[in-house]
Amino acid sequence: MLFSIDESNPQPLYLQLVMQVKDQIRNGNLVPGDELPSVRELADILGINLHTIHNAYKKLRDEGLITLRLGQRAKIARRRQQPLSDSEIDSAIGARLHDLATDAYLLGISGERLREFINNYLEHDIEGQPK
Amino acid sequence: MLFSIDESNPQPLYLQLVMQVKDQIRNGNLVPGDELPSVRELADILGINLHTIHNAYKKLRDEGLITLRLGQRAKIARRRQQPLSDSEIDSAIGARLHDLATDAYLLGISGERLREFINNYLEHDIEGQPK
DNA sequence: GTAACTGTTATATATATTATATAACAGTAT
DNA sequence: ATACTGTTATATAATATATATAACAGTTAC
Repeated sequence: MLFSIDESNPQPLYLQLVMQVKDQIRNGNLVPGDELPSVRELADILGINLHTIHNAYKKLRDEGLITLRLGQRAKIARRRQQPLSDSEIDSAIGARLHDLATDAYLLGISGERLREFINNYLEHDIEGQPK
Repeated sequence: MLFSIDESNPQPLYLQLVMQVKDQIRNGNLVPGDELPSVRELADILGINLHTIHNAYKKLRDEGLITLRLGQRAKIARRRQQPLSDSEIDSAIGARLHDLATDAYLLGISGERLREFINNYLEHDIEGQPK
């Protein structure tokens, strides 16, 4: 079961697909060169519109994760791995991390508890991932 | 300058305000009992509509961060501090943390680098916050 | 070369969200 | 009473999301 959509999820359908492709790249289920289903094929499987699939594919292309060529299926792109500076990492995920920490604090989670939770989470969430 | 809006920010105006109130609660600039500007007053100051302010206040109320009473200004609510279980923390922020880690990985950030970045970030972002 | 498959573009329609505008209602404080 | 509160109601507009149908353009395989 490669892809699925959850109508009860308030997130837009195309973003659900984007995240599922990202997850499969991250866990190694999809590697560079692998082909994604055609937009029509996946639309039929999921019972949603072709353009919704296309919208997801365009977003993945804009993020550099897949390549799109007329007449060919979408393909997983080569992984980028130019090392990022601290400030580049900060501008990429700093705001999201800040918001996450703020919401956690307002839920009554102490800074130390949050750090423990995240460290434990990343240990299990990331350790097994491919390089 | 308590509040501001950034038209170039793609985030909805009312969510920008929500996050600014949250930040000010977190950094101690707003404490329980403090009053927020009236919806009309803040709308005038920021040059946006009264309903956009009200929309932000309603969201803050729904998250339990402020109290709203007819005829009175919005007030910062008492902080909740019933301790959360690990699974409650996970259902509150697990998905966001997972997505953040996935996006970081796809940017070429190794798991270990991400853990270092987050630990360093939280140390400076949280350490000075009130209890 | 033609047939069947690709992504892509164009139009149109529908719904929900965000933001604005104007007005009125209802509770509070002086 | 007056002037301030939050709140509700209506209306309009722009944008994002999703659908539907059709056509266009490039690739692959026979």
